Amino acid sequence: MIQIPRGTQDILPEQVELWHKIEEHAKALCHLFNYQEIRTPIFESTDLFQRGVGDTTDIVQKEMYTFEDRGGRSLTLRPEGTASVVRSFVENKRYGLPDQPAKFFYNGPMFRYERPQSGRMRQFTQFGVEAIGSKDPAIDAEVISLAMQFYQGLGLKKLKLVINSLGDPESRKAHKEALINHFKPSINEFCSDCQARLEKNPLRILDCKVDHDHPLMGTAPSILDFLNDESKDYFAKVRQYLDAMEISYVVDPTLVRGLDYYNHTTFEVMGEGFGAITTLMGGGRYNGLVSELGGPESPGIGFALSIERLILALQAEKVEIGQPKPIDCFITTIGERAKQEVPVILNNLRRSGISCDQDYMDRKIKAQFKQADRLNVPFVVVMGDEEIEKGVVNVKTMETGNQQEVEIQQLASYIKEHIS
RNA sequence: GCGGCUGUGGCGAAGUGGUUAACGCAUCGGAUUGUGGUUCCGACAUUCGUGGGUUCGAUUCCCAUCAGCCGCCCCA
Repeated sequence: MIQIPRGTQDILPEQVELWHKIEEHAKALCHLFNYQEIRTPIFESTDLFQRGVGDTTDIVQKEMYTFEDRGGRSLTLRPEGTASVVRSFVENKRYGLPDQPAKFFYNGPMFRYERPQSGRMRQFTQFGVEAIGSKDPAIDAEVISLAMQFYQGLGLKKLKLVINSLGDPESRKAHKEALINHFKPSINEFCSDCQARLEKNPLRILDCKVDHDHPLMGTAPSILDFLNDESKDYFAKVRQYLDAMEISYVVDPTLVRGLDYYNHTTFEVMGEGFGAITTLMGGGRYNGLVSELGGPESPGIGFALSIERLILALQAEKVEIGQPKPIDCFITTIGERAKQEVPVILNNLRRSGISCDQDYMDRKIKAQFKQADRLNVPFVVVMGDEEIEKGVVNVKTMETGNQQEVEIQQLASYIKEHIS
């Protein structure tokens, strides 16, 4: 048997309605906020992610699906969406349009070569939003509020919004150096993970589970003390907007996002109740990315969230949406004569817009009814020799058990009339 | 990339180095010559993730491999 590739999944018919609901919800919400859909390729030049996401990130160093095509080009299945959207923004010169900031959303598969576990797949689906061209703190708040409204609109309640500011690149760099200086003299007292983190991502040391109680943890320099006045002011304004919108959040100065391009506002939404992976959404501001990718100096902000993790969160909170739609009518038959009539009847019903089906498994009448019951069909049509003689069918309303003789020509209108 | 656990019919699940692999659910058929429930009866795995090895013999022991789950790293 050929198996599905590791870390991928089939979305089977029972689940697909839920996906549709989520996608429709996202689309409607983006319209409310005036974000427009953009679709970019599933694969891009490998360079795009190396430069956009950052050479030092785990994503680029060990998680990319990179391959060479027959023309010798190095291509990579996209591991995230922002780099592609920014590339498209630059390549299509959208910065020249009068319509600024450019507000995009996207929804589609992403690929990372990782060890799968629940909530972490090699192919997963991200819904994301990008607002490019404005450095107004109000748009930071808008993006965050969009994310929160997305989750809340689907019925999730146990959400925790965490925000932080990394400041501008200079603040971030100064803080990083301060952290290294803080930990370096005693780094051999820390776990091996932390020792590896020291140069690469010292902020990570702060939320290490192993060395949680080390005395240096409490005294470590906070990023918030390294923000210059402009960065401080910017962050304060973002928080003011959030407060005014009554969006509750926690400021966590240790919140780090894994991608190199972030600066100023970063944020994350956590869920609970489904294991080790609780990050539902991550996002932040990326003011240097557009120019890094060859565009004009142009600020941006966005988030991405995983539909798979959203579904886990919905399940953990027992939110029920997206039940499969039953068909309107099922036709059962007794005997060969009736059976031969059915295809034409089905066809006529379908032409009238009535969804319907019949038994194709040679089941006995009793089993045909069980099948209809399983399908949750409101109406079952019964046809046997008796009905054929009279040119009628019997229509049973399943909820009440009532049965009514109806002329074959009237069947479609009868069902339409009684469908509620 | 690292560590732990698991892999038996559509699903859940027992089991043992030896001629027929429990059971439950679901499914199909019958009791009920044309109707969804209940009850009763019957049918339903040349096969125990895959490939090797040990053995007279392996689903059971060993090795490899694949996959899933849990945790770490990291992330959505």
